Amino acid sequence: MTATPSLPEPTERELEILKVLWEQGESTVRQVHEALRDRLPIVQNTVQAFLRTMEEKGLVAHRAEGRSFVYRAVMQRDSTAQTVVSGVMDRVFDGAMDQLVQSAFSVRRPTREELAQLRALLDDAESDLEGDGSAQPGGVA
Amino acid sequence: MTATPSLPEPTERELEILKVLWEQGESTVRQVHEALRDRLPIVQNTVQAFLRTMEEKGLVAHRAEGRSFVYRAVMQRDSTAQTVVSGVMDRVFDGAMDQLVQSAFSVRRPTREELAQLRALLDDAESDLEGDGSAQPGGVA
DNA sequence: GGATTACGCTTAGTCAACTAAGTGTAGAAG
DNA sequence: CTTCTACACTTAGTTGACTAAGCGTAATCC
Repeated sequence: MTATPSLPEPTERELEILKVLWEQGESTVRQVHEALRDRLPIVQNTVQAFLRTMEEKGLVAHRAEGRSFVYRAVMQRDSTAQTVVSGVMDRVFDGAMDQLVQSAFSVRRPTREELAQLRALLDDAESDLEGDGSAQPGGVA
Repeated sequence: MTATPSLPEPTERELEILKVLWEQGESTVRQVHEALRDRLPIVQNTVQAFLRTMEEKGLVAHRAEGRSFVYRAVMQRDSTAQTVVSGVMDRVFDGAMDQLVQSAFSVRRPTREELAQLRALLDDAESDLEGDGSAQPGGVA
């Protein structure tokens, strides 16, 4: 049950910072900034301020290493994605998942590879249903 | 391709108001407020202010009827949903649609009906692909 | 030891979202 | 004609997202 603590949805900038932490793993403020400034015009102090408020929100945590703080994401990419998608599904589609997927499809036609991926997902979900009551999220990569 | 004018993503409140207009069709400020106050604590003036700024953004339009303004949504539900989903797909998943769908699935296991809906969507998308140049060997089904 | 540097922290500013109180006007009611 | 009422419009306040300048401290360099 992992007791998902239902962290807040990250804002756009927070998400950019989380992406860096997911890609690079634990990082100092400097390291986050170096990765970020390639995509965004932002100074290191701003990154530092974000990390501090993100820690208040529970999105990241840090440990001290020498004089520097080493930050890490608290939630993994998957969980964060779920939080955001869940929010959109509720706010826009009143919980209707098929409508969300349909919208995704009208935004951009899926490629052949994506289609294959999606078929696999559906097969997975279907066998879960056939498996009856006991839901087992044993998704295989 | 209808030349989508790419309106801004509506905020949460704006979305609530759009939902009312989609459900009820053209509505006066009063009518929108009456529908909205069941779900939200909000006064009519606030609704009116929203509709005005939404008109500035191009999200709604109005015509005068007597002393009242009758508002209507400019974009239909589908188009608005696309705008929002497209934004999430870019910001969170860097455009990877299958990852978005995967997230949706982990939020809540799809029902049998949703699965059927989704299969139909996939079949549709697949026949679209066969229409274009790149041919493809035996179906996955 | 004084200067430099590398940190984290504090303060503060702008902008957008959201909310509501108050103002002005014109038709309806008496 | 005066009062009431319904409406749109103006103003303004709070909050959060985002940004950066500036301060204090401690290690490091000459």
